[in-house]
Amino acid sequence: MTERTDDSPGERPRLSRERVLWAAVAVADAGGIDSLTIRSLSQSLGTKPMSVYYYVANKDEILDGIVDLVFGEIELPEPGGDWRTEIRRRADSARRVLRAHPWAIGLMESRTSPGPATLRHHDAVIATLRAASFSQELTAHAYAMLDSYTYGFALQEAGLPFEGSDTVADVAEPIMERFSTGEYPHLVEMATDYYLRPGYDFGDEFTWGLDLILDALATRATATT
Amino acid sequence: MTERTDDSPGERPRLSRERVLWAAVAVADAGGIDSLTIRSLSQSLGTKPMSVYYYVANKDEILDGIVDLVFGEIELPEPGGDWRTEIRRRADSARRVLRAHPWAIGLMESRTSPGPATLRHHDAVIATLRAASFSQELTAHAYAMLDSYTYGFALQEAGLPFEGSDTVADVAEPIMERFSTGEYPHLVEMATDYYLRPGYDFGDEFTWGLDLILDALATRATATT
DNA sequence: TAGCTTCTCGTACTAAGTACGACGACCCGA
DNA sequence: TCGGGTCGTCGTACTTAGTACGAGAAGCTA
Repeated sequence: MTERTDDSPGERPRLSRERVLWAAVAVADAGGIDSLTIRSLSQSLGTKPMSVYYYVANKDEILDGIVDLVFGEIELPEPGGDWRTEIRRRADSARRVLRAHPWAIGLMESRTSPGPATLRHHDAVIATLRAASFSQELTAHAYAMLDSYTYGFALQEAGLPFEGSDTVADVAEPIMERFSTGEYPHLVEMATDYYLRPGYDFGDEFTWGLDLILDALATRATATT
Repeated sequence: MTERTDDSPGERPRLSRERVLWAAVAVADAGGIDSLTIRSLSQSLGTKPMSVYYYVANKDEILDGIVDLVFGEIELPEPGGDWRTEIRRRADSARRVLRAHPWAIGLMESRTSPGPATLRHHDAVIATLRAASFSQELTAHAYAMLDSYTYGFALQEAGLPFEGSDTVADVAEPIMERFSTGEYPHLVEMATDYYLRPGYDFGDEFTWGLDLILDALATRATATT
């Protein structure tokens, strides 16, 4: 029986906190965090605005929730494995995930209460370093550093004015022209000579920096052990 | 003559784009970025909402503007000086500035068009590295890295759930109790043994990591020269 | 089947961004 | 001095967004 006068395509399997939050992620991915409104969210779910309030207390809770979902997508390192391999894997994964959900980076700043996925994540990284016999002190240093680098890199990538498919050159050329006024000479030089070269990919910088950090940490680690 | 029926204290010197933007910074500093509304802004200026629209096209322009003002507060390195000294000075300055205006970090992600202060800043850093005879390639690596680290660190600091005066311990204790459930054992261990020690200051981690990066860059630089 | 719980949503209020155009203040040349 | 601009300020009002409140449908249990 179950008469359903449903105008949205397909069925409407019943709401749940999970479904609400994942839908919110999808909306933010598609149109940016500003496009995520209670109304747009409910529409993407095929329901009405007030329905989502049965599952979340308010919009802030949604924001906290989706940040934690994103963190949950990052691969955890496995304590006990080779620490460089594990740490690099999780750093690469973090960057990939944050590039897929760039809005999450900006949210991290304002949301100060970490969710379970976030905590689990921290725990795994610490465990991996400690298992590799990093001292507590070195673990703290290393962790702060790796996270700073990773998030900061993602932040910069998110700030770049172009999307995946475009190359740097396509977008930068017209911008460069605007200030060929002679201000910023070094910036312009670097841009034309280096960043705008055919094969340049800013993303590659990530690996370079990560290697540098890992090398340096390895040195410190063996020095202490 | 100039009859003024002014109800706000003091005078009202006349608006200007500058005054509007600095007032916006002040409002955001005081109450967070969410508290910055056209209405709160105009009130802090002693005027009415629509008055600010004579100086800015819309709110987004305000956001772009204040991010650039914040960037303008960061000390520029001086090309020609000792590169380590200069780069460290600007990194320290950047962190200080971003700690004073934590809302700016989250905004960086969404605002993709850099303002003049931001561009001037980039130019100065590149100039400093190049003057120290870093190759273009190494300059690109170093810059991406230093910025990632600096912004990422600021991002993490901003995410910490306490303000300047409190110590980590004050705020962390009650949180820790919530999950003494045995999940996150390594995290809890690190927290109690290390982060919650009396003198611990997360900010000190910045120096440690920065030194590590600078050392490593110095090695790479001399290897190439 | 009565009554209770679970879930959905209609209505409506508040806050915020901002379009439009009125209006006073000042400014200039005649 | 006066008449017509231009500049700066703001009143009004419309739109979009978050969400309080409570009605009522849907399903569950005894």
